[in-house]
This record gives sequence, C-alpha cells and structure tokens, in this order.
Amino acid sequence: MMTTTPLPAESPAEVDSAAVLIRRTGARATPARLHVLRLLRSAPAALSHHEIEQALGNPALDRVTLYRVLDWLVESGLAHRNTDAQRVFRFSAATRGEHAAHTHFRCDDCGRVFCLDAAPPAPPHLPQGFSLLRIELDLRGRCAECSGEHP
Amino acid sequence: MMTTTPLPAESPAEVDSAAVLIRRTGARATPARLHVLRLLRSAPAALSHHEIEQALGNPALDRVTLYRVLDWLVESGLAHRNTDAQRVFRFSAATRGEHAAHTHFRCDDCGRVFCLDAAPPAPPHLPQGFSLLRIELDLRGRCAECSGEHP
DNA sequence: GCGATTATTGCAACTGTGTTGCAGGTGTTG
DNA sequence: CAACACCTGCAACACAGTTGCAATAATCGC
Repeated sequence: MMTTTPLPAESPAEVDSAAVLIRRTGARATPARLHVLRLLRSAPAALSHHEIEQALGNPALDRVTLYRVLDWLVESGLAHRNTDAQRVFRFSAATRGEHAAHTHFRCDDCGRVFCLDAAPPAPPHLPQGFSLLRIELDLRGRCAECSGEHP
Repeated sequence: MMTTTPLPAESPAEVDSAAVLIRRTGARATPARLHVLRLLRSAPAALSHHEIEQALGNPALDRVTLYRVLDWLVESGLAHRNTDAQRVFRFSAATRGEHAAHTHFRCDDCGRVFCLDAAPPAPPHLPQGFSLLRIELDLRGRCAECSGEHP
C-alpha cells in the first residue's frame, strides 16, 4: 500500500477536507486520525468510543490509540466531547463556524445525542464571577427509534 | 438512640420534611437516607458520590450503601442524577413541583453543576417520532471559584 | 528517492467510579 | 415474641478511560 489510491468508500471532498483540517493544526495526518475524523463528520449523532471502534472494523485500531486520537481531536478543536446518561464519552465533529450555542436531543433510553440545528436560545444573566463560554440546550426524552421499540 | 432528639445541626423544618418525603414513598426512613437527602437539599450545587461521602464524615457510611441510597433517591424521584465533564455522577435534590425545564451552569474546570432558577427557554420543534420529556439549558464556562484560581 | 527525526502507535498494566452477590443486622408487623 | 422484609456492609467484580515505555512510520531535508 501507500500508492496514490484513495479509498473510494468516502466522498473525495470529505476525505480531502479531513486531511486538510488535520494538517492545518501542524500535526501528522495519520490513517487513524483521518478515518476517525471522517467518521465523525459523516455521523448523524455523537458516537461513543465503542461505536467508533465497531464502525472502523473491529481490529482496525488499538483501543488506546483511538482514545488518544479522540483526545487529540478534542484538544485541536476538531471534535467535541460530551458524556451521556450512561457516563460514557460521546464525540462529534466540530462544525466550521464553531457554535457557542447549540441544541441537542439526548435520548434517555439509548443515550445517543442528536444535533439539532435549532435556535440559540437565551441571553442569561449569571451569578457574579461566572464566565460563560458555551450555551447548550438539551432536549431530553426518547428518540424515534427507542419510542418505537419500547412502546 | 432513637429517642425524640433531633440533631440540631439542620433546621427542624428540613429534617422533618426529609423524613416525611422518604416515608411517603413507603420506604424506611433510615439514618443513611435521611442524612443524604438532607445534605442534598441543603447543597447549593449537585454533589458527587465522593463529595457526599466526605460531607457525611469519612467513615460514616459504606461506599456501596451510599451508592444504593443515591440510586434509591433517584428512583423515588427525590433526587436527580447527572454526569459531569469528568464522567462522574452528580446528585441534586428534586424540587417540589418537579421541573420539566431547568437551567444549569456547568463548570468546565471543576465539573460542578449549579442550579439556576432562570427561565424555561424554548418551544422547540422536534424531528418526527421524538418524544420530549425534559428541557435543560446548560450554560458552560467557569464558575466563580475556578475563574479566580486559574486566571 | 533515502535516511534521520520525532510524533504516533501498540501493548500491558493500572486507576477510579460504579455494580453485583451474599451474609448479617435492624426495624416492622402480626 | 417471632417471622419477615428491608437495609447495610464486605468482597469481588465490571467497565471506561489513563499512563509508561518500547517499536513504528509520517514528514522533512538532502
């Protein structure tokens, strides 16, 4: 391998932009980072470490390497990390303009997080001394899948 | 013990109402449950298992018993459980009228969660099939303490 | 292209939070 | 008072994530 044969599995645009984004941080664009970032960018919801491991094909990456790739993505600002109801980290690709305000739907059943494009809500007034960095509106309940499965 | 001597450390009203709340569920008002519920009700922010253990005086309660008391409080609807940024559970007393909408401030630094009384924000429109149970507005940044300590 | 440099990877062992099973204790009820 | 159920404590476990160190491979300069 290592010829100039890009995998056809992803759209060329995505492949390219993932690599560019990684290089722009000054770090190496390794297969591990590329695959993980592409996966996150194409995922409709935030993914757990375990889900990512599965999606990449089970023996593709070392457990620890994946953890480190994810840590690095978060540090570099290319991804976000949240903890779900089962106290498991979930990762999602950061969007270009970087949201200071965001809306999510969290399923209490399966723990998945769905990114809604919906509105940035309030202009809150904080207790003194508190500095605000992000606003997140969390809608909680059951996702469509879980509503159907457990009626 | 077990005479009619309430500990003077808490306000009589709180002591009483904690016991009443517990009895109302049909369960026993044991010292463990009383102490934990009183502590949660008097806490300004959500507490972790560890913090509660400390606050109760170190060798007061078995680790596992505390976990079980907390689980029971959550199941009974007397407390809420959230996970903080360090993927640690944090517990807070449920308020009487039970909030369907709530506002929190989460410190990205220390992970603590502060309950703001602030407004119930938006009337969102969800994708089809999703059922909404709670709305949470999460403000994230640094709390007063952490802003001061790490300037 | 070819090698040196050094970031990245993989392995193994570890940490910390939360959970489960079971025996013993404590309160409640008839 | 005795039986019963609930609660507690201990020990062992499970799981997600972390750390240290040696081996590997991506990038840079030639």
